[in-house]
Amino acid sequence: MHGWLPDLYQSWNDGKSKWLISYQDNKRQKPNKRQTNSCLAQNVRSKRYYGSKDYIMTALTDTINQIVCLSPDEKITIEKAFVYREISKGDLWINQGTICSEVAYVVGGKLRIYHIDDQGNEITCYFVMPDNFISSFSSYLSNTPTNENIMALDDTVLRVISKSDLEELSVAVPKMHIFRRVIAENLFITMEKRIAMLQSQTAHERYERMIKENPNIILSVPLQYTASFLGITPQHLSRLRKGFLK
Amino acid sequence: MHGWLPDLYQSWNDGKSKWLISYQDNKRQKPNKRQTNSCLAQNVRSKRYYGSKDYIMTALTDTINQIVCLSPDEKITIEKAFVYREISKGDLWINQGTICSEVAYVVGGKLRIYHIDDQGNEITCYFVMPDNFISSFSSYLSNTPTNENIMALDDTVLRVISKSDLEELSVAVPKMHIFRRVIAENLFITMEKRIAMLQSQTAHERYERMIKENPNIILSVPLQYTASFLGITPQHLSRLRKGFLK
DNA sequence: AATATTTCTTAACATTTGTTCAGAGGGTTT
DNA sequence: AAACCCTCTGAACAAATGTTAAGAAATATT
Repeated sequence: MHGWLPDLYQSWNDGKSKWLISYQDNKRQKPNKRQTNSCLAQNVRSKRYYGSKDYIMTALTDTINQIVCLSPDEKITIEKAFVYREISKGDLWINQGTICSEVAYVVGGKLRIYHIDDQGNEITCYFVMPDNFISSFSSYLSNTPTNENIMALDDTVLRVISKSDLEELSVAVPKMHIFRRVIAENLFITMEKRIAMLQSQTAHERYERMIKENPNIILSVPLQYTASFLGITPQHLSRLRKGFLK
Repeated sequence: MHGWLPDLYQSWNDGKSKWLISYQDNKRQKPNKRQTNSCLAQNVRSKRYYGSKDYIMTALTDTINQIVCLSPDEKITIEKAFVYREISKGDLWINQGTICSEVAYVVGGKLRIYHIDDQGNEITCYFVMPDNFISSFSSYLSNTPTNENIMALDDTVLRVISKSDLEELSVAVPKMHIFRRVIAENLFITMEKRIAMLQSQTAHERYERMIKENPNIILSVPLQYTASFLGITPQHLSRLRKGFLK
């Protein structure tokens, strides 16, 4: 069971941080049959949490430090450049139609990038979990209005930096150029994987692939969002989850 | 009819270049019913052509010049750095399993990027038309073996540069950094569009979208390759093309 | 706790898409 | 011309997926 804990829980439970649980928590302890998987996720989802300040102010540079080694001074400079921001569950960080000129590091929480298609359906493009960077990148890169919305699926803590501040920071800490390149490369590879996944034959295969590669997402995100991410209807995903097809 | 001419034809028929047609050409002049669309494509496809040297040696810098203004000296430096290479129709430029350390500009011709899936099917990832850049980018960026093959769909003329030479060139002509960034951004936006397309509901919609956005590709590429690009079987694409579903 | 709201499940049926197989059309080779 | 090969088309059937609608379960609100 514990191998299935979502990223979120792991990153907030590592001793450097703490959970402050504000309302209903360990209530539904008897797992119904059909909830063997999702009750945990839903418990996690309904928690309110705030990390210790200590953790929040080092998570970003800890992550960067894994790719390019930073001096203590550089760490301070970087941490100063990124601004702390909270997004409440259900709120939007980015609205479609606006130009996205910021990038953020997800300290804790969880976000969903989606757009509205021709028929008015919300189509989920990505889920972004803690310790990753988020933006509406094509808007950010090309300075054009985005067609994406970015919504917090949980109460979320970000460290945000504007495009111009990032340029300044990259002058002050040239290593940031390397780091930015690596981020872009990883993003690129993620997108390639996503395309291959969408092209792979059946919805069932896509679902199983996602279970294998992103169990944390499947477990902690409402089914309806995962469904559009996989390009199918919620009903069909429910069918697959039940194991109707084998 | 002429509005439907593929890019390829247009770019090679602009007065700066010429076609040298080596074998069967204007034979099949009576278009059969089912070939209203594809006979033109097949004519184009079966041609052998070699552009004038003049065109080949300026196309690359003409394209770059549209994004960052180049001095005559810079143009010469750039043209020298890229190597001329021909790929015969059906031959591979990049093989899966190798590390791709080159980028190329497509002067003329047409290429197809594909990989082999678990069941052994060839899955088309992209088509690359003249005046665009091509590489197995994730391999190029991360120095890991690619799982992609890149095949010439026509006799193709490339201008190729290695990773290290591109770095040198970018030192000699710093404007290349800007150009490279723009290329990466465009690639990124292309991928985003592709993901949105694959997520959009029915194969029929995807097909119509492709007709609207890439008529040149639909018209000039064998059906079987387009089918896997759209994520469907050739039989089904044939059905859609016939207009069976409306 | 009680109620309202949202999300998820289930099932029957409709539609889309895949499979299989046969054959047509065109190009190539002899 | 004949034989061959390859790609595309067509049709019948099977499997996957969407649609609709109802009810169950979970969550939010009071």
